[in-house]
Amino acid sequence: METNKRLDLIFSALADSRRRAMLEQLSEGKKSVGELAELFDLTLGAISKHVSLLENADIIYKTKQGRTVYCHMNFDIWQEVSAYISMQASFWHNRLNELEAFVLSKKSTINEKRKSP
Amino acid sequence: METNKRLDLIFSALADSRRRAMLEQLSEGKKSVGELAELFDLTLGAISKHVSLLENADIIYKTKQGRTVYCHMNFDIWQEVSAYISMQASFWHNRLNELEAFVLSKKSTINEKRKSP
DNA sequence: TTATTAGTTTCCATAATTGGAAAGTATAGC
DNA sequence: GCTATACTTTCCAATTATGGAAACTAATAA
Repeated sequence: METNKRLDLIFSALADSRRRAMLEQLSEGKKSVGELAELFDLTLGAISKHVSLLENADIIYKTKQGRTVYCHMNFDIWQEVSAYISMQASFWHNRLNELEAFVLSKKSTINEKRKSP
Repeated sequence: METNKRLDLIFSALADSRRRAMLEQLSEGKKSVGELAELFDLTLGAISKHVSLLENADIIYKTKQGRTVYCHMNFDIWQEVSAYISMQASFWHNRLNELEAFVLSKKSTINEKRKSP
């Protein structure tokens, strides 16, 4: 698919705080459509549509186990979004230094998490 | 304003390829509303609405010189978006290494640009 | 002052999003 | 087979987004 169309889908999928909240849930591990419906006080039908939208934007993917459908984060997608942001970023002053610092600080946080539990 | 609401505005503003193209234009320097209207084959009214939407999301700001309204990129906004992406990113494997490499490679490209012209 | 130019805003029509209700599909269990 | 479960899809209503046309505001020019 064309990059612009893909970015349209990704950004409009991210433009809803409920969907972003779903992604935060999925970042911590797979969840079934039904589990998401319980967490977000919406009918199964409504959740199913949000999930399809996220799947369509390639932000998540589904697997099926029996009649249960699990939603998984597609971690690769952030690379695409990051690439767009970084591309935009390439035009400014020295903001990338700040982004770099942020990334490095995050990385050390993660490494600490990896050691401790 | 609340972060979630801000992110809603930012992402939905970015969810339109024409608006992203406008931002690419503005990344290279300020442009008047009229100049944007010529570039994007839309009426001045329509462009004015897109511009207001981007301004509302704090992605751009306007300055006035006589009756001409110039649109400027608000570079700070990318930091906010990057923060969100990086936050999400903090959950994955070692994707940050890739992002870091990307940022570093971009930085060297920019430095080269700065030296040469 | 009057006319022109640069934008903004309002009005209107059309299209896309969103959500519930209910019908439809597929799997599990009896 | 029949029934229950876990979704998905369709239908419909309500809301929101988008764009042109035209009215409106503000600044420049004659």
